[in-house]
Amino acid sequence: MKASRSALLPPCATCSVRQFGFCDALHGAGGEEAPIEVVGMSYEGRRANQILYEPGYDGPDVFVLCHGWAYQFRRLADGRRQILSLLLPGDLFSPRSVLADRLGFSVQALTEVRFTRMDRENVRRRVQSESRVLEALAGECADEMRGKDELLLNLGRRSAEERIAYLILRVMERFATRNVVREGRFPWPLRQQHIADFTGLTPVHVSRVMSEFRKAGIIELSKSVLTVLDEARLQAIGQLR
Amino acid sequence: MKASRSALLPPCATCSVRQFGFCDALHGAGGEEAPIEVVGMSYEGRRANQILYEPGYDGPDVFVLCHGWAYQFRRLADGRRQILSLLLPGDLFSPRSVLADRLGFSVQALTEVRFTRMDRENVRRRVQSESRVLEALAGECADEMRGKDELLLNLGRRSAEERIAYLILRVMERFATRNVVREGRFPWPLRQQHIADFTGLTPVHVSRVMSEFRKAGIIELSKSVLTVLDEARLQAIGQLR
DNA sequence: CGTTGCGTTGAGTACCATCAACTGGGGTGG
DNA sequence: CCACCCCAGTTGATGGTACTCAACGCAACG
Repeated sequence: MKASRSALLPPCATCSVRQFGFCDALHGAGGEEAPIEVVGMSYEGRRANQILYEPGYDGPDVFVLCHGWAYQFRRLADGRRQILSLLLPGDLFSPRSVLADRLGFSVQALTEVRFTRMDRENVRRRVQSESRVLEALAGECADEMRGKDELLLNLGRRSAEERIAYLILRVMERFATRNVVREGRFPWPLRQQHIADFTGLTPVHVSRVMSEFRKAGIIELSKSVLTVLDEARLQAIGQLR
Repeated sequence: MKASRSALLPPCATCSVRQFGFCDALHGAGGEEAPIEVVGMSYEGRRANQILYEPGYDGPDVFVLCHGWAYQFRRLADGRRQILSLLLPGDLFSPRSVLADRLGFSVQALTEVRFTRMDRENVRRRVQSESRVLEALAGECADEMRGKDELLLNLGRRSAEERIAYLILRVMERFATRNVVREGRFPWPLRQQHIADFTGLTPVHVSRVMSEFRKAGIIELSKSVLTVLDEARLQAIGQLR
């Protein structure tokens, strides 16, 4: 059960998310053969709830999540916590990590995870030398920013029900692009504490709203699998009101 | 009083913010003389409250605010509005505009403003050819992201008083880096509606909190000039509690 | 079989929203 | 010059959403 901490090479050759986002650009570039092998990577695993990155970290590397879920978060001195973004396989911890030495937030594993380290300087060189890699990084940046803009709107101007509906829809959407969502069913590893930290609510209130949704026949949740029974209704709640 | 709409060349030569951020990189680059003149710029003005950019816009240009204040915002279908970021002279409407064709938000003038358009393709070429420009753009991206992360924490996990104190401190800080803040006094063009849209509150509640601050001798506000009388207290409120 | 973590439920409360009336300054027109 | 309006802000009354505190159920696990 204990995840490996030894420095292995990542199994990019057989990776199921390699065709997405930034990884795709790094691998697919025309010039050299297997260009990503050059950059001194390592591959590690961590168990659920472990901290993967802290603001104090100033190592020379950037990270890509390969397997599992994680999230960016910030904490106030008194412990209140806000999740800034969910990370799924194929995501950089942040595209910012390529550009800047330090991130301003922490990253924590939601499930058991595996991730790859790459040398930042190597990646930066490729960003400058290959326009395709620059494009990909730019796209990642734009996506992260757009996601945070939406989350700002969510937190600032929406009710509890709207926020939670939004989160459910967002997660479902991200799964739909990478995995397959069958009949509204998809994995749901989020505890109510996570939902609370994402939506700016308390776990108790999250419980009440989720119960409402369940009683209204909108969702069903069992063993970390969520079923959206009435997507139209959820969208009506999540996009406006 | 009516701002000019004709296409003039920007007065970068005499601009007071030219030495900051992205403008600095564009101008100061080693190679060519006056490199920024190449890129087919124009210079325009708008009056307060005018919309400067809408999500539907898909022109071939990027914008830099040269004078005055503006803000990024998003709106829900029912009119609720969230300000995402304040823009001060020298800021790109968003660094994202260099990377992506469209922004996901609107930009509105807070005061009377003047701004410069530049051709996106030209700017992108310079980003790829001059590492200094790439660095500058990366820095702008990182700053915008960090600002939004903080705002997320603010909206999700802080009380009304904390949010407003945070806003005041942020504005003061940004002024301190560009202008001079004398004895805690600096320009304050924000209406309470703007403060509300920034903090996710209602104007009525903003009024109450600001009144509290005033009665407690923390701030003073007169004729669009804010005086922070007790910065220590404001920081104690704005950073934790 | 006790423990631990997570979720649920109830009761009471605080914070902030809503609605509404009112104030005061600045601009405009008569 | 004054009457008027409009906008921004203030203040009071009331109510609802979401928080806090607390008890309890339940499943997983050692």
